[in-house]
Amino acid sequence: MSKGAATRDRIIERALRAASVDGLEGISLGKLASDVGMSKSGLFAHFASKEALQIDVLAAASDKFKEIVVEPAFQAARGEPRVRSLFQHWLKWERNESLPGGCVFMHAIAELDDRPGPARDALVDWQQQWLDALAKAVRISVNEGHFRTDVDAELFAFQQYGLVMAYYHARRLFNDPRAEERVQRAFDALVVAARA
Amino acid sequence: MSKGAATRDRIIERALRAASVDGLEGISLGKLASDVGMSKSGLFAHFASKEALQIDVLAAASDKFKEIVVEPAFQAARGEPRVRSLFQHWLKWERNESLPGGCVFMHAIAELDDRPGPARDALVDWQQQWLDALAKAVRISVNEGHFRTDVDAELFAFQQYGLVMAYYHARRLFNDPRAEERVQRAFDALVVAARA
DNA sequence: TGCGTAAAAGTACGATCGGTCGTAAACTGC
DNA sequence: GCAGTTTACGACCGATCGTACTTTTACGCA
Repeated sequence: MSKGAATRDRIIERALRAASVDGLEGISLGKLASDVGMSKSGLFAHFASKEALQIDVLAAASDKFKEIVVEPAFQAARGEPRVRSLFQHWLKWERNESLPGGCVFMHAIAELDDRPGPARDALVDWQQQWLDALAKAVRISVNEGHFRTDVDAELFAFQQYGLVMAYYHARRLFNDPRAEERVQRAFDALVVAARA
Repeated sequence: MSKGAATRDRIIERALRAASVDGLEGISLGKLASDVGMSKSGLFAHFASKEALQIDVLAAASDKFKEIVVEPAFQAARGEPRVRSLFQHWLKWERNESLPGGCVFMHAIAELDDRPGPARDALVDWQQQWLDALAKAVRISVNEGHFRTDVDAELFAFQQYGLVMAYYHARRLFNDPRAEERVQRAFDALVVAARA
């Protein structure tokens, strides 16, 4: 890897941490530059615009999500074990040490849902891919005979999405020590209700 | 109402709309002043600081939530009807015409969950009150004999919270036309599972 | 009608914002 | 080791940020 690419990666890594705390808009080029220990202009030379940097940060978050959540979870056996594994790995995501402010997608969704543009488009695309992967794992569970044939895979993914968000909020906003137990019980109820 | 108080209300109303789209940090005093048709300094004279304005905006949002969601929903009969009514009114909240960018609390939670201070404290307080109200309605349903005695009221509120958030996201981010149907089916499953 | 107060405007501040430019230093391939 | 390119820097741009202080305008009441 060239020196420039390495610096760029360092910048984006830092920017991802910042975005996890303060959101994509909360990234300031000046602050970011001093964080990584370089001049603002030197930093800015790596990006066409702040918006381009934000999109790169989202892409880096998406890569990290695949690495930390999707790929390990897919090691689990097809069917219900994989559905459960996807959920468990997803819960761990916002606790990742490189995301001190929690799930960066939560911030990004709140910021971008009303702001059309390439950043929003990319975000919607990645989130949709994830929802599709969740639904597909449910459909496999049906095909494997683990889940009933009348289980609505998209509805299951929708419910799962809600539980994870409620969990994130319970942890980060309320510091609720029972959040973990609650989300586990709620998800278990979902799985049990889907079983053949 | 004095002229000053009326102006203040106009400002906060506008600021609430802005916060619904761009978040509390996204409110700019200059932009807000030109929106309400007055000078920045004239506007600023009504508030001790921007943070104070943000807290006033959150308080106004809380008042509006009580007016639009809580009070109408509590007209429903005790027990399951009220639980259902709370949910239905909650769904309508982010569609309210005074919140063009959706639920202002969603934005505020993402922004404030890592930023200690009076604004965060007030937000946590209001959200906790709401969760408590939801749980209390469930407990009443148990006492009325509508729900089983082993129903966990806090867990029910947790699940309900998740469904509403999934619904908001499905609508605002994905523009999913099936969001309404899905959230209704998911909530119905929750209620049916809780029935005596 | 006039006076005192409340409300709004005016002006200015230091800081920071995203972004540009010319140039120097550092790296890379020959 | 030199040439050419990549990388980073410092200075600077106009705009806007939140906030302070002073002055003018508008209102309410006697």
